[in-house]
Amino acid sequence: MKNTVTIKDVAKKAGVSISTVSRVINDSKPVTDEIKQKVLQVIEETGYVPNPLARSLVTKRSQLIGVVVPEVSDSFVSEILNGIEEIARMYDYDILLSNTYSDKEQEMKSINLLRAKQIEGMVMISWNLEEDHVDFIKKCGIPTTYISKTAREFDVPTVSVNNESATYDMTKHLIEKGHKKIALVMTSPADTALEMERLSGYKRALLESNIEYNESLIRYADVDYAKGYEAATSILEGDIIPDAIFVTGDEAAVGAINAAFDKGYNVPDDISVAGFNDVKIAKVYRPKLTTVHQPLYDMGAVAIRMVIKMIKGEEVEEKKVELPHRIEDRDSVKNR
Amino acid sequence: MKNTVTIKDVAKKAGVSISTVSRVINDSKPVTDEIKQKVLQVIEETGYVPNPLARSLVTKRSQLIGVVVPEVSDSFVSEILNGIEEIARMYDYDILLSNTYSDKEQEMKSINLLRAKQIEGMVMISWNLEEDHVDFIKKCGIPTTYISKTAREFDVPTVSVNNESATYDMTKHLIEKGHKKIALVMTSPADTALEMERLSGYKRALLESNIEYNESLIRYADVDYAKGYEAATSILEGDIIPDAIFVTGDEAAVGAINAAFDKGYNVPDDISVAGFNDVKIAKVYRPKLTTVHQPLYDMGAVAIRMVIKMIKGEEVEEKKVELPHRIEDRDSVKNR
DNA sequence: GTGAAAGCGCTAACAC
DNA sequence: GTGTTAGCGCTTTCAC
Repeated sequence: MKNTVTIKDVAKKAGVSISTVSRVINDSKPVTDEIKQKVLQVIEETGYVPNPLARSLVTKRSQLIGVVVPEVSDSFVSEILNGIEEIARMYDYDILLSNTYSDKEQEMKSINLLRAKQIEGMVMISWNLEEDHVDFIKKCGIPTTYISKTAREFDVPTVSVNNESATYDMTKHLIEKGHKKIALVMTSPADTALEMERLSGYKRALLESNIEYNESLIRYADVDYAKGYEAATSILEGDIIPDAIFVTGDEAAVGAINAAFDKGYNVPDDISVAGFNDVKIAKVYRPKLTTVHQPLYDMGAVAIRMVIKMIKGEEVEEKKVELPHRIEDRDSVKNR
Repeated sequence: MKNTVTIKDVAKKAGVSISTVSRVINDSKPVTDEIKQKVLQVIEETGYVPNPLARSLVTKRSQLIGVVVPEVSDSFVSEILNGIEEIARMYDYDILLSNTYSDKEQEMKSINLLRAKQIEGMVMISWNLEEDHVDFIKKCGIPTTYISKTAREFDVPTVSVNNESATYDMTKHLIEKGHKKIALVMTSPADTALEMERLSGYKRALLESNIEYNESLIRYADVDYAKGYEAATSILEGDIIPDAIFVTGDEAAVGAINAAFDKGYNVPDDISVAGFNDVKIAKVYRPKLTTVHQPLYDMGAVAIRMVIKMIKGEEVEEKKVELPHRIEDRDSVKNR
């Protein structure tokens, strides 16, 4: 460590006590203006920067927030991360990042590691949050906001869009565009609250338009490209060929588009495909993906704000924050 | 902070001095096995975790490494980040992340902020590294490895692929596939060492096959999709319509593919398009992108290893590390 | 309004 | 092999 100039050096050089210097840099107690200026000047001259380690040790505040993610290179994650990082920095917090590769044991390890590092709060992004995680985090007493497909099941602060109505909206959109046989590919396991919400939105839209619900048009896959490809292939090998496939994830939706192509169907001419999330690839892929836009950056921003609020001991009135979504109508869905 | 159990508590409960506890947890000096077991047991019981803040304060080692990036949500960056994160964790280092959005002032700020946080080392990822950055970082005395398109110009540790030969290889590959009019879209400014290297590789391949170099087939763009689209459009509006466009970035290459489509050319039937980097979209886009594969994860891993080496005071023998690249032959380039 | 002194949790001489 | 002690750089009573 290069930065060898300490509060002592400043005090000595300014001819005051270290307490006075401390008061100046923290603005914690009144200091005579003259002395204040002198100290400030010495700080300027020496390039003194307070050592946050020492400060944290006594104040018990590390100014560190842990962020646990499945994988930074997932664009859903990294776009949220942008929001987290920027707002955290605004509030003088730094981010300690931990990849888990969606491995539960690694998630537990990450939490523990971050806790050891004295983080004051945490944002937990996980595809499959389980009760164990939540219990453990609660026991640790770390103020945490969750962004997880399954977090809504637990009594913890979360931020998300309203999945029921988002799915409803897109299904409705598809119906309005003249689709009648709409396949639904979910990107998480069947038994989670999230998928129940989404399924419910889907069914509600169908019901409203008197379209019969057909279970053979439903698949449970995963978020990635390959799983979307698989699921769509399986649907296209079934008895009923849909006129639209709604995949609740963009990368998986791109997989579905490719699966359709490979089965000899043109998207959107033969079959429409819709996605969910509106990550970067949705805007770039051809055909450009019609999808449910989620405000990813804002979700990160809101999540970190909630954490900071909790750290400060303020009560967060609304624990389940729902941000607005919208249908982003692009080229992968066609009027029929 | 919940974790109220300190080394003192452990010492008292185990009936030993705090130094003994310290010795046990750090394995720094021999301790009688019996006592050691006792201490370990108490640690287990109490769930004691050493406070790294306090430790860092005395050892002067923060176990923190700063990573400055243009933007986490860029897939080139985030794939490198995966490597950095995983290896850092292996060596018990944590990552302090800072987004700069490629803004020079913000880059300086980030460096300063990280320095204040007592980082021991740094990985600097920047599209346009300038002398100012390098000088400043050197002056701070923070061991740093650079991953930057322009870092090779400076006398600092860098990790990259051999851009001259990578560009040569791809150009050669294109020629072997029967292409004669190969446009080149660069993804950084003309005056950087990187682009000179790439251009040289391109020219070398051309020369070897007695193909005349034609400046009107060269463009300088930027890494993003839109800039690739623009550059390709401009080429296709020129006098000479190429049979291949080689774009030194995948996202920009995808932009070029779309530009070709929009101009009525089919890729790869009418025009081939090749990329550079092999990020996720290259594997997923249709046509799948023929591109130069860079070992992104490994680049991150090597970079962080170099930093850790420097922190430990070991001399890094090779300052300019070059990792192997390869041509990933997919579907956007066709035999002619 | 200012300084002296205690102490945050820990490591590392230094004695024994 | 073990305990005592002096700090690391800072904030925060507590006197003055």
